[in-house]
Amino acid sequence: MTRAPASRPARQRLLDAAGELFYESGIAATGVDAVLARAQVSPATLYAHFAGKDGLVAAYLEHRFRHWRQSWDEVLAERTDPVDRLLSVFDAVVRYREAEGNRRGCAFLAAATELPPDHPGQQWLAADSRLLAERLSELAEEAGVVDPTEVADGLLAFYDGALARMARQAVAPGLDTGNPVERARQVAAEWLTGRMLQASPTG
Amino acid sequence: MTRAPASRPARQRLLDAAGELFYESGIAATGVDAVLARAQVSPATLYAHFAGKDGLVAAYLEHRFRHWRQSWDEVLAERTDPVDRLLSVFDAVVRYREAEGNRRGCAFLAAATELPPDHPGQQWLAADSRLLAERLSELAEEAGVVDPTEVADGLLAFYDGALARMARQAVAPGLDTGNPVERARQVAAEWLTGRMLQASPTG
DNA sequence: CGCCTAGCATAACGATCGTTATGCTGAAAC
DNA sequence: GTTTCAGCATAACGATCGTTATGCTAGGCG
Repeated sequence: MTRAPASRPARQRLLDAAGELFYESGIAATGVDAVLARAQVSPATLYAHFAGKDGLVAAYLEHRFRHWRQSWDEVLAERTDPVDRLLSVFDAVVRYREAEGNRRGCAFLAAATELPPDHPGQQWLAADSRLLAERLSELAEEAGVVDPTEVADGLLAFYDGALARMARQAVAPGLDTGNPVERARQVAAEWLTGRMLQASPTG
Repeated sequence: MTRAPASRPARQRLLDAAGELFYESGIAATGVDAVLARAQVSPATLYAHFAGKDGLVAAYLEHRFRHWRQSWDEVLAERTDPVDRLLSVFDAVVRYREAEGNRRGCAFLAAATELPPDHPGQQWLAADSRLLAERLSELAEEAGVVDPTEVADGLLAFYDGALARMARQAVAPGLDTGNPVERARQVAAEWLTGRMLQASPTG
């Protein structure tokens, strides 16, 4: 019956094409025709595998979320120092952006401004936000800081800031030099050590 | 000849409608028809005043940029303490968002992900980036920090982070409570004082 | 008054959007 | 060898996009 279909190539080509075009040119600005042309696939095939463009967008975001979480997992597995583990989110971004060829900013941030509130892909944006908030809080707790929530909140601010600046950087090169993520990691490290020094002497 | 036209209302209504719809629903997702319907204006009138939709988008971004810069100017005029002046960018965002009814994140950040590189509105995104970078550097220099560029860079990271988190917040309420901008101001203040304490004893 | 020009609405344009109905092709089942 | 069915391409659909051609209406000037 439901034998393993030989349709892997078509579906995979579709996802690859969507991944590149949606990320590079934006979701709304990328027409279905462009995806079909790049994947060399017919319209009927797309609608046989996905629930229209919205379904393809959701699949694109899901793939991106899983890949991103996996990158973070890998980096986290290599770190033992509590502070390094807290800052691993920045290293994971660098690794993730090296794995995929990412020139623009955060895909989830971009999708958050493009997608309507009831879009099926919104669940993956929420999943990304939840992953960041929960994992950073856990790591802050492991690190033994006095107020894990506030520390996680601060790190999240640095993280979002770095990703947002990447989106800006694509427009105006300006005075920005180097990688915003790496600079954010450095500033975050300063802030973090300052916060921990404040707390530990009293313990 | 070019007598002052009585067309103020039509053009103004157009700008108002565009401002609300572009900001609320996104630029690409907002059709010209929706703007025309809200402004109660005919298509011909739009194309008589603006160079198509792109021209209207550019005018929308220009208005937003000027209003934002004015808000910052006003806040800056009230501050005398160098640190307060450095942190005024956060207060200006709060004031700006109170003046206009802003529920979503930064309009420039959203436009940066939506607009193609050759769009006529890009100049205002670049103007915003330039204003932030230059003014923060100047204020950092006035404050007498050892490395104005790095301080401006760090504050810009906090600023972009706060705005990006507003965009996220609209999607996933998550653990976020309160205003991201106000929290970013507080964390930025901590970081800034820590940095200034590091430097001043050596002077 | 009669003309003329500016400013606007009505209506329609071609292009492109996302989507689907129809028909071909090729391998497994008997 | 014939049947059958899944997978795919060709072609076209209605809807909506941004844009423009046409016509009406009000006010300045002869």
